[in-house]
Amino acid sequence: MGANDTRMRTVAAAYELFEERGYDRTSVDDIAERAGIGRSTFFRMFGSKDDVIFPEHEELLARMEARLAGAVTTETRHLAVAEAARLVMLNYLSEGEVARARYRLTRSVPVLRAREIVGQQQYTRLFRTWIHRWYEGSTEAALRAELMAAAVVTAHNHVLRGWLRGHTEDPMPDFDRAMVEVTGLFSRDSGDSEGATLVVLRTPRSVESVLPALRAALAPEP
Amino acid sequence: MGANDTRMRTVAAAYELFEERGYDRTSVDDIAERAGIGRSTFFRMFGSKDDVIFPEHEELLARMEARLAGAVTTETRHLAVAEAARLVMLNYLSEGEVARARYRLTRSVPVLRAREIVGQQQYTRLFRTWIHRWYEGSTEAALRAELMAAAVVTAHNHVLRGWLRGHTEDPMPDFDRAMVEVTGLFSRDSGDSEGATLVVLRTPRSVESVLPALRAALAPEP
DNA sequence: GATTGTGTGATACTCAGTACCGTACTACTG
DNA sequence: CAGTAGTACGGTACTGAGTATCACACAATC
Repeated sequence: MGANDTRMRTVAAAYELFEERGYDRTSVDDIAERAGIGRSTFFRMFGSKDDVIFPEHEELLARMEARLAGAVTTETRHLAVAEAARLVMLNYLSEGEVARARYRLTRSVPVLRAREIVGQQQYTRLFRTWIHRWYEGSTEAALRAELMAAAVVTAHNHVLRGWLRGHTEDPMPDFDRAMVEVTGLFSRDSGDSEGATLVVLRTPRSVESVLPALRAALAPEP
Repeated sequence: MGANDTRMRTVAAAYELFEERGYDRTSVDDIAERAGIGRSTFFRMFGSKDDVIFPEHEELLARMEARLAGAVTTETRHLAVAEAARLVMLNYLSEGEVARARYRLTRSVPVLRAREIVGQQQYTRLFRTWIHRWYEGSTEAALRAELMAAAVVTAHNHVLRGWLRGHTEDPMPDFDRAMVEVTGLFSRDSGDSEGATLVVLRTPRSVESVLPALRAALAPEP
């Protein structure tokens, strides 16, 4: 049996026991026993009891950073932010029912909730760093970067939560709308649109309410 | 000696020891010994080792809620949000050097950082609940409420951090500016201008690539 | 075939947190 | 004043997470 096999078996055992008896009523010994490994091995593999639940997202953070670093022009940056957030979203979706099981646990166990929030803080921090790097020079840049980073993660979480709770099965359209909403919040006065013919339509919506989506749609594809 | 006296003495002993040896190298027994109380009494008073550091902010949350509940008209609501956040800020300032000592600890000890973030989450949650209550009806209201709540707390934290790190001694002007920035973000296009004409600029993007976002933007608001 | 490295399990330890019990001190009541 | 109920405190013992250490099995290498 491969090392990866025992790892997966341990994680499965942990989820089973947590759902059966609850997190607090499950000891590491219980998990190790059901997984057929020693207690030492458990802590060697996961470091702590919480870590059985939470996946290593170092690799995900790296992919996000790569996406953010790839955005060079001013126009592509908002798109890059949205797509970096999309990476997180898709990562959850790929976990499927496991992500939902973890969500149920984090709702009821304070320790796990704290742990999850800390993880999300890492996403926010990553966004903040890059956005701040882009906009440095302006005085309020630090605050604006922080606000935008928080907004992106908040919007992401909002849509994600809908899916985790089972309110929707295909959250990506909602996700796109949410990203449009967010980027719209921060993307006024970026002018400089050149070359412009256009189509005129009638709509009951106000220009203002449509603008953010329009800007996002017209941003050059990467 | 009053019960409040021993409590304060215990907190002082804890801060001393944490600064002397670090959080992890200080046991509850050490704190209890220096404070001249029994270990049982410590847990009876604080519940956990973390709780010596973090003040009860139930009362603060209650005051914030009272302020938010007092805002009835649409115009005063943004002001109420800013002032509720101001309550938190002033609360930190009133702690003075204690708040800064706690900040130094939370920077270096992951457990304490997690605990602090969870506390801030409560502020965000409170804001979200009230803002959502105000704007309910629109579909995007939930998202907007969450975004605004996150923005307020983020801006608050941004300014607070500057003070905690000693970058400034009087952060309130910065705080006010930050609140203006935040409320400004969310206070455009509340008008119901209906049936606006839509202008589309010429673009290198294909119509097809733009269509989905356009449909989303023009979908009638429920 | 001896050696070195690596993953594993067992044991023992520290410390946070809980439960329980005896005791001292206080307040109320006759 | 004597007796009693309530309460805050300290002490002891226990569970369980996390760490450190050691011995052993099994592989690869020369």
